Amino acid sequence: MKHASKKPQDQLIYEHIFDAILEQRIAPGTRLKEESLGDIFGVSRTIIRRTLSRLFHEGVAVMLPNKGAFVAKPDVNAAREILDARRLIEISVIERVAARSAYIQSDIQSLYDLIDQEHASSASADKGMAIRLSGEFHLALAQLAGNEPIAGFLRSLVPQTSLIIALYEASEGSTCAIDEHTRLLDALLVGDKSCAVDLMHEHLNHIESRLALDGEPSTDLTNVFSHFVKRA
Amino acid sequence: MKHASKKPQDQLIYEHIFDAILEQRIAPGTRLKEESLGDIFGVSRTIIRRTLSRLFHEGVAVMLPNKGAFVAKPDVNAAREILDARRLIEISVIERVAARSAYIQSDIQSLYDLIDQEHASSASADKGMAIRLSGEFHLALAQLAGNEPIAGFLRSLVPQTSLIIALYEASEGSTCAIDEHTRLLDALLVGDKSCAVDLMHEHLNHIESRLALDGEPSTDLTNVFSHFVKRA
DNA sequence: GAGCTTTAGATTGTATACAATATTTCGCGC
DNA sequence: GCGCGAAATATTGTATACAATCTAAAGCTC
Repeated sequence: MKHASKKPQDQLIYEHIFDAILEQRIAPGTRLKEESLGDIFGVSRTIIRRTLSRLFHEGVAVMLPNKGAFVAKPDVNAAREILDARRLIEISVIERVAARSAYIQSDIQSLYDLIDQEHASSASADKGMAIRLSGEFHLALAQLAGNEPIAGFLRSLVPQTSLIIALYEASEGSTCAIDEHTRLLDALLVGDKSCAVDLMHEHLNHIESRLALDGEPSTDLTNVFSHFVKRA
Repeated sequence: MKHASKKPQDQLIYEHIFDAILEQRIAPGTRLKEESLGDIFGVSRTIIRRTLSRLFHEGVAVMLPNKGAFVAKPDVNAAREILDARRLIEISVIERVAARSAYIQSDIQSLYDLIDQEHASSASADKGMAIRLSGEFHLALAQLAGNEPIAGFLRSLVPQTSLIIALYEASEGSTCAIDEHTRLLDALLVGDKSCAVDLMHEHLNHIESRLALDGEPSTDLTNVFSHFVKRA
């Protein structure tokens, strides 16, 4: 009974690295050397390579040819775009869930469990777990919207948000106000669409307002003057 | 001067396969054997494997463990979700482009060139090229919206739409009414947001109306009764 | 000692060999 | 001839060897 299952070998490795990034135990920009990771997890570079490729396609890592893989380090502009994308996706998610509310009461109910776990991790000051659970709440909501491509897209946006918070967090507030999640669910349960949408808007604005996205002078002039330059 | 550039070797292979799928020269469900492809392109399975992995992450291919890779074959439900996702993304794209219209007049202008090419390929009855160019038009629009994650998402949605059309096309209309593209640009150029949004809605509805998405009895009962079952 | 060149080491890129699994083919009994 | 089972083949999964490239250190010139 040494190895319970054989297949999820690289799935496991993926999750380990992914979680380390999501929980901010590994800083943005960190280099991910293939052989080191291979030694750590006891597999060949082949497996690590596939894992890094996956992280790259999800936008969590960047790969520079002949240079290697690094944990992504989105600049201010990219950060804004990611948060903007989340607004678009998550507002739509909320609208869809609210519309289907009557048919998925029990599904919505079960999300309160996630919130309970959030409270628990918050109480135990396990910040990594708190970040993870907050993300899972948003993801679970997206599942209920019943559109897999959109849920998949958000699945890449959430960990990228985690990187952004790690990079630009200014005020050390609670990672993701848990009571906002609660109120969101309350509104969803009674199918109050406009209220739920407002709450989600507010919620995402809170996340962004806690960031220092205006500090950096942004060394890239192209971004600064993006409104005036013609595209290449 | 035998090989002008060395790097884009696998990028080239990727594009060849991708294009074959996009232009519907390779049917959904087709098996993609690693060694065969390696022989065709004169590279080892290593490269092919990376390419297939990329196609998989973009939703254009599926990979079954120990079974191999296949061109994706979305069922009716998946097809609806993909088209739904496109509606959400592209309406938002149009709104953003319309809002920035005054600052990107020349960018919008340059899209008329793409439409000209569409007319050309339509005249020469090159259906593959017509499909490609139609997709590129939508993608170019997304670029102008100035949100890279969203543009990237659409980059995976467009070829998936191509698969859907290949699978469910009923009435053999023009692939993507070119004049609708023209009217869209006209509205965008003068910054008429609501008109542009309406046109995009209409445009996407036309695409879906040309499909036979109700024919199949859908062997999967879970999908049929998805409103009433509790999630696992 | 600063700056450049060169050389040694480290790291990624690709191909290939071998193992594990799946698929097909063949043979047998009925 | 048909169904079932077993060998043979084909295909994917993983590790490793070697080549190409980058990085860092040593040595040389001034």
